[in-house]
Amino acid sequence: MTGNATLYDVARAAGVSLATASRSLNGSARKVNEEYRQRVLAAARELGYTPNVSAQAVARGSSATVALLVSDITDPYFSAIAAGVIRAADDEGLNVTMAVTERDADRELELVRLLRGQRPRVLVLAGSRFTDGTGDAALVAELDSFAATGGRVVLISRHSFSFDTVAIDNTGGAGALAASLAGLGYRGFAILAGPANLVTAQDRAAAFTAALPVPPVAVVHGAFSRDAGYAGMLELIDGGLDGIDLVFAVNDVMAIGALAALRDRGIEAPGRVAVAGYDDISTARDVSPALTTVRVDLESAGAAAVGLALGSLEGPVSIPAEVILRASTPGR
Amino acid sequence: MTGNATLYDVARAAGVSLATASRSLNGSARKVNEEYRQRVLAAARELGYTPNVSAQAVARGSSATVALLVSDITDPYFSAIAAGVIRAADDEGLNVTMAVTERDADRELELVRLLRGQRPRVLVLAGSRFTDGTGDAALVAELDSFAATGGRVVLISRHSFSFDTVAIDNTGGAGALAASLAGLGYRGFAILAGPANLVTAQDRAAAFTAALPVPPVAVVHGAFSRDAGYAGMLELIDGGLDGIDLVFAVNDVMAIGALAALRDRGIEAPGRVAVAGYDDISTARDVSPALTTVRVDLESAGAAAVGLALGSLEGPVSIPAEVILRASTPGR
DNA sequence: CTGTTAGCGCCTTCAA
DNA sequence: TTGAAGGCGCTAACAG
Repeated sequence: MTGNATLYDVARAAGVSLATASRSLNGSARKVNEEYRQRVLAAARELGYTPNVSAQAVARGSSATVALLVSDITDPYFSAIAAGVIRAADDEGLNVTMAVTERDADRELELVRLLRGQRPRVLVLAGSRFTDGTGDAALVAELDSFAATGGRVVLISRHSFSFDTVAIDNTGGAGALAASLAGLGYRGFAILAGPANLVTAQDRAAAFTAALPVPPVAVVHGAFSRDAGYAGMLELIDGGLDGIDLVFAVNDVMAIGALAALRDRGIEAPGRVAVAGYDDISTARDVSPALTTVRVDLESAGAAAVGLALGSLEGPVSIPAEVILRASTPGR
Repeated sequence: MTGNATLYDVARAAGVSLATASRSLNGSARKVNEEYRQRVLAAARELGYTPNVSAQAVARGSSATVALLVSDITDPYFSAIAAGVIRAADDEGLNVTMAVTERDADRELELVRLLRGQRPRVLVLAGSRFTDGTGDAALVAELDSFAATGGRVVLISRHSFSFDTVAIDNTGGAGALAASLAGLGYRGFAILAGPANLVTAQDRAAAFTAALPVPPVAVVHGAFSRDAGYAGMLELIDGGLDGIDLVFAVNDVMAIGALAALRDRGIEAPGRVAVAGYDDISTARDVSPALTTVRVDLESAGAAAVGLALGSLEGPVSIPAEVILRASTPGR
């Protein structure tokens, strides 16, 4: 009742050996006399026994956990991925341990090291790589070493030769979006392109640009955040908005920031400028005007990551993108 | 390089004993010859040594982990709390493992059991209790037993005699909000009250009601979600909206759903009905009209939880609430 | 099918 | 200060 009961306690209470207790409680191959088994289960319940997973991990050499690294858990993009990872892990009886990189490559590397200390069964890295490959070599070395010891690593939205990957369709979606918008009659495009060194951001901006009938009028860089979207939009507004009739933000949170900036400055959206984003986070439909965007099922991306790691899914996995036209881009 | 280096490997490489290696790498009391210490550190770096935290946990009897239980990580309310917990834990060198209850009491109990298996140093439960006390006894027993073995448990937004608690000011905030709105001239109040069996939801609804100059015209229950807010608002609309000039949703996601319902039905907000929420999630200011709400610093609530658990903070902690008036309640 | 017995990797007295 | 050795709780051969 008070102290944590150990397997040994359970075994003794049930009048069986440690091994038998282990086998009836946690063992994989079930070859235990049913009567013993029941006695053990009863004793375990009686004593409030909880297997010490650390001890199990030590004995087995690997723990029933999946380690998840995200850039920022308050970002709906990552919380959706996390939800998928947690759900899928849970279905497989795995625990999830999580850390936040804050989009800092050094910190990311350090956290991977830390997380490795848990000897997790799988390590999922969500979040785009930097274009300049900052710290890439060290990270890859760390991941390689982890994989070499039997760990599975899965990257979400990050290309790699050596690891399983859940690709998010950035180029296809951005291209399709550009085509749709052009079809709607827009001709003056500005892009809130996000961080110049973030692969995802650049892929989206580049693909969007490539699919445009005319070159964009303006491209402004900044962080991947709501506030950066706000600031970027302000910059465009202060630039006069000349020839701009549509602003594409490379993700929804930036787009939502842009809408806020327009509202604060009293500029009509979509009347004066239309706005589009990417990801289809849940609030995209709840802002006003409702946001045109590209839907990506992030939650299933997270789930797919653990599926890949556990072999219940065959790679490579690519999460499709679908253009969602809403009120923020009515066409002209 | 390939296999995971163990402490023993490091010790051998450095030409010292296991104990010395342990002391220079992870030991608390620092009483190691500086030269040895350096040799050990060098060897560790050389070999890419990562301490096996499971083994440490087994040896020490507790792991450097805080286990966090939330209802739904995609809900901004909980992701903010999670962010605070993760940040604070990280500052203390603790890992965070997380699980999602989906607001199911049985599942919650099961997850607490599972998490206990990790022998975490602290266990944080975020999310309101049910008013009917479903499964309360079993949960408390489980928590008591955990505490008895030296674990720290902290509850966020949940009352308890025996455990540390981070209180969220639901009654004060809701009362203040009601007073503000009454002062603005509103007189016809409807409440989207959320789940009838969730303490937080009921506290807010009750305190709001109590501080009103007149009884509410309508109270509709439902889930704690955006969609339930939408559905609830629809219900009010279909009821004719008679005498209603303000709708208070007990949390922001519901309020945002309500706003969406109004928009979809072509009813002007705040012209015809004003709307207010609770929590001040980040999108509250980005919807249109911007949402009047009650700000609660959820991230610091999460951080406070680990502070309490680690004793770096004295309890009881109460997170204050502050009324934030925005465009959704202009006054009449 | 059951029990005995090594470990797993690490921490921590206990002598030296 | 250092090293040897026992033990943490559990699993997995290995014999019976």
